[in-house]
Amino acid sequence: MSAVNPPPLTSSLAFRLGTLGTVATARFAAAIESRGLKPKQVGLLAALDAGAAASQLELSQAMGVAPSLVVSLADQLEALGALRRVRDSADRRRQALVLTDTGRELLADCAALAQEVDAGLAAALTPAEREALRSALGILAREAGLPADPPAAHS
Amino acid sequence: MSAVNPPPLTSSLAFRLGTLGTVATARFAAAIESRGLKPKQVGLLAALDAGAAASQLELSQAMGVAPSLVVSLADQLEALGALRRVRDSADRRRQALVLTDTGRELLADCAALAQEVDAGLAAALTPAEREALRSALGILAREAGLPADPPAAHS
DNA sequence: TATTGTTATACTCTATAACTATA
DNA sequence: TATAGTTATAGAGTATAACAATA
Repeated sequence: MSAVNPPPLTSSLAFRLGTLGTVATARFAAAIESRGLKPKQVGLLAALDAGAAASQLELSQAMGVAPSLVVSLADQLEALGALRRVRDSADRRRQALVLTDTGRELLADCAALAQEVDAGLAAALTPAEREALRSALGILAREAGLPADPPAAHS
Repeated sequence: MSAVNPPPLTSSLAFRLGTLGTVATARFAAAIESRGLKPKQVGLLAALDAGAAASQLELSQAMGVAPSLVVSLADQLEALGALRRVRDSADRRRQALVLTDTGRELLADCAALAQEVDAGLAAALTPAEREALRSALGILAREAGLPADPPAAHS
């Protein structure tokens, strides 16, 4: 064999994460559909729960989406009773988004459904492989500035 | 601490793969932009190279997208000179998509760019962690029926 | 004048459905 | 009549840009 047979694109991290991300999101979307939720909405709830941001603008930055998208996501979640908008009395331009009890329940519900999706995705992995995967993805997420695990024990 | 503080949604495999997939795809898209390519087009080239399918219809199934999307992706790639359409002489309804030399060069180019993206993504991982991650993702991809690594050595 | 949130608009992506040609 | 590919159309999702309220 001569030169470096370059590693195939399909086994690159970027490609694998991209394709598996699509699959994972599709399965998660199917799982939460019965709750009337979509992945982006759950992402907003999770970011709120993680204390990632208070105002809508900060939230849009934390999620890496346009501010206008946060508005419509918040509209939908407010209609579901999952969160409330609270005006900042100090700076009345700002709206804080706060989870309601319903929102926390929905989020816990989605977390349980995610566990089921996880089980299906990782069925072929040994416990050790599963843990190594979880750990590595956690590091990547932190490095990429994505909503990390909630600070510590909350509640 | 009382009951099972349920594992947070943000650390689930489904959520992590989804968000990291978005990040990875965005970075990869930025990297290949100068070649006039988008991730889905590269995905088609990779599927072809992996010998995943011959006809356009089979390809659409292998990629999990609508047949009409394969048509437009193939149109664009044909315009770039990356592939040719060849009529099946036995069944003249079928079109085989075959990579050109240009297509193979583009693909190799993208693979190299993906390596750079990978380096950025995995910068915080030790070599052992990196390998464990690659291995686990490979298993997940195979399990999910995604375009796996090319069969063996091809050239 | 600058900033937060909102609304209006437009663009990209992708799927569904109708159509053509071969079988 | 059924199937491979194509075209036409429509929908979802998201961003950009204009606007309103507050600072």
